[in-house]
Amino acid sequence: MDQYHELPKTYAPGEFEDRIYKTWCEKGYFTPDVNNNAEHFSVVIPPPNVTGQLHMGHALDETLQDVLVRYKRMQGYNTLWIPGTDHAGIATQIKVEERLRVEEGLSRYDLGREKFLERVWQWKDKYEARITGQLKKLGASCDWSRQRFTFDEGCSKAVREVFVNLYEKGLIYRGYRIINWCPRCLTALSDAEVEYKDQPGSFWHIKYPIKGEDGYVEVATTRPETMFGDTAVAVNPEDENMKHLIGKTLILPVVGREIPVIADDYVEIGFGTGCVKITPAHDPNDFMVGQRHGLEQIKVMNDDATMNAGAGKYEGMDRYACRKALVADLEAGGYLVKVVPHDHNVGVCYRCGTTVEPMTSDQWFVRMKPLAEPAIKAVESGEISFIPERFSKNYFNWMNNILDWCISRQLWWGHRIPAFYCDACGEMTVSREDLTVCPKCGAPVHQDEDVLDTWFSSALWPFSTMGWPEKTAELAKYYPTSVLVTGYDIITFWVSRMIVSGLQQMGEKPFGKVFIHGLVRDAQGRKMSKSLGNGIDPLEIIEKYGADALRFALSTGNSPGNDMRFSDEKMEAARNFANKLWNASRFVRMNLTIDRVELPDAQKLAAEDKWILSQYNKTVATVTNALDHYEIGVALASIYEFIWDVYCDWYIELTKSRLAEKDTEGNLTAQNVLCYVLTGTLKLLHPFMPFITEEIYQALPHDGDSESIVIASYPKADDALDYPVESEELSRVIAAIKAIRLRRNEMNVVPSRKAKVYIQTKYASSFGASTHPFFVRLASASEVEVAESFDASVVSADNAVQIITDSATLYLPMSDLVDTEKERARLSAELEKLTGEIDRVNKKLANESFVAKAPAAVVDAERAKLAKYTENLQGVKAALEKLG
RNA sequence: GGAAGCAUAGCUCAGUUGGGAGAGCAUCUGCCUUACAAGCAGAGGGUCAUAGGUUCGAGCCCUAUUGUUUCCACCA
Repeated sequence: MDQYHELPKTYAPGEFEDRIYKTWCEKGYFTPDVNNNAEHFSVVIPPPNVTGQLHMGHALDETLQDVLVRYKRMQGYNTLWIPGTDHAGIATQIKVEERLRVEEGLSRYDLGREKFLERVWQWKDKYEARITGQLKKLGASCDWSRQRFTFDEGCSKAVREVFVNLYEKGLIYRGYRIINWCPRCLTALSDAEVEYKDQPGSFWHIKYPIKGEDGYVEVATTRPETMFGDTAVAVNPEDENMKHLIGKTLILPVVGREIPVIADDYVEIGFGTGCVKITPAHDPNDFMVGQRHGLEQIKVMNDDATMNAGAGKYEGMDRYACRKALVADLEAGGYLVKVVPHDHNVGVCYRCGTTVEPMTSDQWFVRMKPLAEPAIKAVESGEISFIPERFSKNYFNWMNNILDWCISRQLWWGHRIPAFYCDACGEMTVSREDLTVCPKCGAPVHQDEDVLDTWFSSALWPFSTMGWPEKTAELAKYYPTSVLVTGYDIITFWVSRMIVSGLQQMGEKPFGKVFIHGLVRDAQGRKMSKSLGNGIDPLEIIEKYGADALRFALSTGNSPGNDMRFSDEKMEAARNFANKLWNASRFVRMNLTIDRVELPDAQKLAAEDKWILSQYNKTVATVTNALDHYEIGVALASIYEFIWDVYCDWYIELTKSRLAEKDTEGNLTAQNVLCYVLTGTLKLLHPFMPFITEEIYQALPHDGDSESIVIASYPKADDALDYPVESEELSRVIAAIKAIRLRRNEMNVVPSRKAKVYIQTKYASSFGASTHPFFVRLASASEVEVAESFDASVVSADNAVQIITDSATLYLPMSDLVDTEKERARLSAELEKLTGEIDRVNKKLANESFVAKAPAAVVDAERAKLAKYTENLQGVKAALEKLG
């Protein structure tokens, strides 16, 4: 045993986690050989943004991935987990700008594009390193030799290739469209980047006079300041009350401009005033109406949401200031009919929270409809499946209603759009290579100032990380990836777009399974957020409880797709479990004299050995089955129960008498079985708690097994380990022990007071003779001495406590504790309960349709229960008789 | 407006082909029993949101209702 280290008395994860991770990396366990022929299992990490550090949501995501990856690796798959980070265009740029403003009082324009980007790269280096460090702390078994970044050279090349590709196929176009504009970030946003928040607002009812008549029409608007951009008022052609207005001309109040009344069924009859002002340049619906009717688009705002010349005297005012001034003027002019309070949903920028202004502008778009079709089919056909399945509805909902994707952003941090403009001839060229001169006329060109939506590069992640567009060995071996693990919040942003680009560029799905998890919330169930200040730093938790405990807390007791709460109580429970395993292992280690572990032949095994092997085997089957179905929590719960409630509470206790023996075969057998089961259990647990399992594994004999648990083979269920007969016997003994404990507890017998127990049973083989080890164990576990044999003369009703179990009647002669009245009451209660049970089962079995239609196993189980209860009843009756 | 989730012990949550409800924490009782007091041995506590339905049998399947959360769309 000398070659294996001792386990320190206290579980101190901080002492070994870093050391172990370092060794794993040095040994290269996480770097697979691309030429290995084994079936592949590959995963790409959802790249965390380099905006900051990892939060609890990441910790959950990485833990789940690592569980799957380690499980598959141990099963012998050629396993690859590619790590990396996302440049996160708008989010990172905001962060860097913010720091620049606070620390140096500068804007990005003060620095200029090139200098500013240098700063962002510095930022990226810093936070990428921090994130990498956190992943390692967590134990993530990523292949660091293949780490990537969405904005690195290779990924940028892939982005460029895809852009040109789609452009050449007519799937990317440039157009003057209405988009969501963030006046704070000064960039376009895609539909997915706009969040809607309920805000109190008002409907302003305004009179628009009819030209050449005395009358007017009344329109209602939530944004009066857009009035300057009105180019029509629309009514529904079917609206009897309004159709007479069609074709008339109105005069815009304050402005004085003339606009027509048009007919369009976009206007809902009966809603509001029945007349809608149409502002094609500042409202998506109005934009479409405008297109149908060939209306002019008049932009009335600048990029920063101040009013432009189109707003006349209000030019230069902020949109809200203008609103106030305009409303006052309208009122003064008698145009304001009324103001009705109205809560409405306004779109805000998902990064800075500023109210988005719909505006027309020149942007790049991806034509999504044709691309979405195969992506929808891939999920419909089951080629790609969501776990849990219900999230595919989420996906279909988005994909079936997809609109063109605005991919240009007016930012600096990101992949520059590879379009080159020639001022001389007006030509635009989209090119894989950087151009300096126009291919047509030879004059100098300049590149589009805009960059691409950050999700454009994330969408390529499953293959850009493997070296695409080169034909690499990685792509051949590891694409498509096996499973994508991510939260439900980015199914539309990311998952759907990866499916689209995978199918489009690779001609093959990017992954077969999408494993969806929920959000990590705080102890009160609130979303963790910076503004609430309720975020919990995973590193602090690891510092306090250890990475294994954190991983345990995140993977236990929560089911796929559901949110979970995070609390200190959960962490303590997790740490306690680690501690329990540590101490049990320490106990086993202390008792070891053997150098190698071998499962003894069946005839050498004691009944409790066979029992624990059966229980272990059952656990292996449950765990592997659960993991194969992505039931992480179920798998872990069953390991937890086996370790604590079975191995520690019963098996270790049952071996103590043999361990106390010196150099006997029984002692050696116990050592071997203890060690065999413990090692196997460590392997089962390793994907969940990699550090502690490795540390203990290294302290136990593992000759002939792998040098590290990381590459040890995962246990397989094996019928040879099943001993149903002995399992049954043990359960009788356990039932007897529990019954004795219960009675003693009820009678307040202190543990130090031992008593003899006489056993009357027809299952002699289970309880055996007094020399049988069971007796010794029964005795030690329940603070009693077992009498050699049943002796009726010693045991009488008034001197012994009687305990009836399914398989035996036990007598504890403790005359001073026997209260005949109490005993009678207790036994009578038991009698009543049993009679009730028997009655119930009898009724059930008398039900013909139950016997006929229920499965045989269920019926048999009921019959077995009946037999048990009946037997029990006999015992209780006999006991009562003895009491007289 | 469309869709989905959740509703189970005091709290947080499991419960996977429908066969008499479980865990952790908390509470109560008794223990420093030589791996572990971050522990051990026990106990109490639930008409599984409500109302119907299917079935021999429903926490689980169907319908409706209530409460709650989320996603999508968005009516000026």
